[in-house]
Amino acid sequence: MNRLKIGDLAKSCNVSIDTVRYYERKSLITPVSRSDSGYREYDSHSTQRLHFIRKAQNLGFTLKEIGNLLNLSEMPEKTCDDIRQQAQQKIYEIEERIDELRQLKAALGELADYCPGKGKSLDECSILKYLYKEES
Amino acid sequence: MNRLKIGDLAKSCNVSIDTVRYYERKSLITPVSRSDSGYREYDSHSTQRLHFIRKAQNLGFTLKEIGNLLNLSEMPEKTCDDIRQQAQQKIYEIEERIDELRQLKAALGELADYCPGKGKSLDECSILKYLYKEES
DNA sequence: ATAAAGTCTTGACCATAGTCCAGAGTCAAG
DNA sequence: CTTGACTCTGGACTATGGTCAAGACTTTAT
Repeated sequence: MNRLKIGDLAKSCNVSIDTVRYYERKSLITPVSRSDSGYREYDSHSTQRLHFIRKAQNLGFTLKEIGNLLNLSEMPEKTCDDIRQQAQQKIYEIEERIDELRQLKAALGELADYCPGKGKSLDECSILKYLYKEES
Repeated sequence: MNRLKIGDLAKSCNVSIDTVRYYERKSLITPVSRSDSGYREYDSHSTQRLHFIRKAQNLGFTLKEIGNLLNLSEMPEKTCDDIRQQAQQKIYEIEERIDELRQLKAALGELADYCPGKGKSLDECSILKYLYKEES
């Protein structure tokens, strides 16, 4: 049975107690019961769930998405494809973001290349010129 | 003299009036004066400044960084290098972020590749297994 | 003259992912 | 039995970049 109190659970996953309660507010994790005095009680399932949340976060999922994954993972009629689809969607989003960033980097790089540097006055700074310009 | 009211300024740069006032709270743009009735008054300088803010945002700078850039751009003793240095710093940050995202993508991709898919039950989902696992 | 449109200030609200605090109650050890 | 550690609730606060609303006032157009 091995009931854990919130502090034990938190420590086992290296998160703060506040974070566990925050996840509870977000419906990601619920105590299995409450003690007579109202203390939250958890079990090893909770530990797994909390690990799940942390690892999914590390993979770039938001808490909302993690909630979906957790729900999915508990619906017996769902299959691997449903989970994999979420992963693939996330991969797609990451790719899009990378593309955006690459474009930013290219634009910035071009500006920086044109900038004379070498103690030249700001009047000649191509970056400032670009930023102050109205067009484009 | 051509005084602009806040609505004119906002429209000229395609932002909302609220946004202009928000930038003012953030000390990014200040009306050149106030009318007798307290209306904010702007001029073409303000328009340039607002354009600056928008373009810099598009290049990935935060409002705080934009404030720095604007300040820099008004200090006569500064040179191109000071501005260029900011751009290069931002490029560096973007590169770091891209690297992070690439790692995420790789990790997710690997998980998704191992996932059997094809209607397999969730018990066999390598993604879920990974997420629920305690180690690593 | 009156209505519509614009502007003013103040302050609340959105998402995201937490953190921190006060004041009260509870539990375990010496 | 007391002290220290733990937990409870509720709400405030962080950063970022805004958005929206209420109620009052001003300006513009008809």
